[in-house]
Amino acid sequence: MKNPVRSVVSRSSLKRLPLYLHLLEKLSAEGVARVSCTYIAKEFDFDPTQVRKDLEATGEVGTARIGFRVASLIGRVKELLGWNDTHDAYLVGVGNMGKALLGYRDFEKYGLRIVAAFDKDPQKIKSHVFGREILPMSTLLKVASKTPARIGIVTVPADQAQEAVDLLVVSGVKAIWNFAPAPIRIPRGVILENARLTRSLAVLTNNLVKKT
Amino acid sequence: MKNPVRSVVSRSSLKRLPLYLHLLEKLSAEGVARVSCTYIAKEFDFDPTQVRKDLEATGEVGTARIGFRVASLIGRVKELLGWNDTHDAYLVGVGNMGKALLGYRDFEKYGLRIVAAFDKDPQKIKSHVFGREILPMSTLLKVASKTPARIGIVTVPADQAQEAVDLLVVSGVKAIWNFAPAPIRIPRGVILENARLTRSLAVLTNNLVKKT
DNA sequence: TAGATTGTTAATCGATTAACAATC
DNA sequence: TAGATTGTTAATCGATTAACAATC
Repeated sequence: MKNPVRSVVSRSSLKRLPLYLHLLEKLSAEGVARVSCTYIAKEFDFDPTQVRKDLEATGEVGTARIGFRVASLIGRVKELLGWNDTHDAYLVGVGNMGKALLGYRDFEKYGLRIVAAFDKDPQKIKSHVFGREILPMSTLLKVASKTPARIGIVTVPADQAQEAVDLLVVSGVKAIWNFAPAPIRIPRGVILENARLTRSLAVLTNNLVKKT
Repeated sequence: MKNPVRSVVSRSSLKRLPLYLHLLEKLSAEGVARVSCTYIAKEFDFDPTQVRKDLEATGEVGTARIGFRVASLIGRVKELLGWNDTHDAYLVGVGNMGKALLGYRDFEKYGLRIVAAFDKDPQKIKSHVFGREILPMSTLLKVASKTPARIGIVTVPADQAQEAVDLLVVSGVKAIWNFAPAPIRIPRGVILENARLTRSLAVLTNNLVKKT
């Protein structure tokens, strides 16, 4: 039982970690000090070994028969996810999804801070959404030179996505969080992560018709 | 090159299909009649064999040297996804995400029709969001007896998610589309599909801090 | 001590990628 | 015909699950 200090985390593990974190924080709020992989696994109906592997990636070491220290585990998970740091982000496209993200207060917990929101539509510009002013796209580079950000959130329609991404890349963002169902090209070195609702909807509706 | 009429589609394939569909519809609008896997693969930077396997699942048969008929492929993909049918849905929780989904006009293309929206908050009840009246949670079962729906969309806070799911299950929905970062229990036979933003955010922020 | 849980290795499973004959 | 593309089988890769000794 030595500390492996693993730097390799699988993508699948990363996706499960926020779920664990949420549970751990609930437990912490309830005053629970220790938790076992078995318990976590039962909560989510996962395989206990899988949970153990996922937690192993955090570098936290458990104690046989007892489990892991909740407080310390929370810190490790957050560290691994990068949620202890604050990541400044621009949001491009203040449609329905853009508005929802602007209003999502929990992002703060995940280290995500939207520092500016942009739109092409003159109707939306200068309006305020959740206390934030919507700026014209044409000012993005100027804003970026004053208030740099590392993440670009893309919530424009599919046919404008590449254009928005290109502008964000020029502005110097290091990662794109894309919500548009379009193929996106990015230069080497920039991170692209897609968050499309249609993916899980596809699985759901397929399952639904398959059963009928 | 015979038609296999495969009923097995992998989860991973299903998630990619909406992306292909979007491209196919763009091509169709541009008047393109035929498309090859090679072309689709290049667009998305996927492996051509992977695209071929994905398309094979639709049952559509291509022609060597030429490719697939766009129009016919669109139909097959939609059929496989279940997007030719209309799936009625209830939405529970009219917060930011709930509002965004209510306003998302593209769902119609995916066969998803939100027939009623519910919330616990008396302040929100009777208000209108995108022309739709917000109903009190307590009326859900009554509404369900008049206007049944097969999908329940859960956009409430994590600590209310299970409660919302239970109510939806009692109302008779066959599938839950869950946006809350909480462990959800459902009875056998009900489909659960999670659509949590934190999953892809976790991958993104981890990549970001790993690079620094 | 007894037994639950950890850490870790090995086996299994599923998805991706490589290879290639068939074909238009 | 020549060569691009399909359909399909085999090899590889990665993630999940099983098995089990170490340990508290």
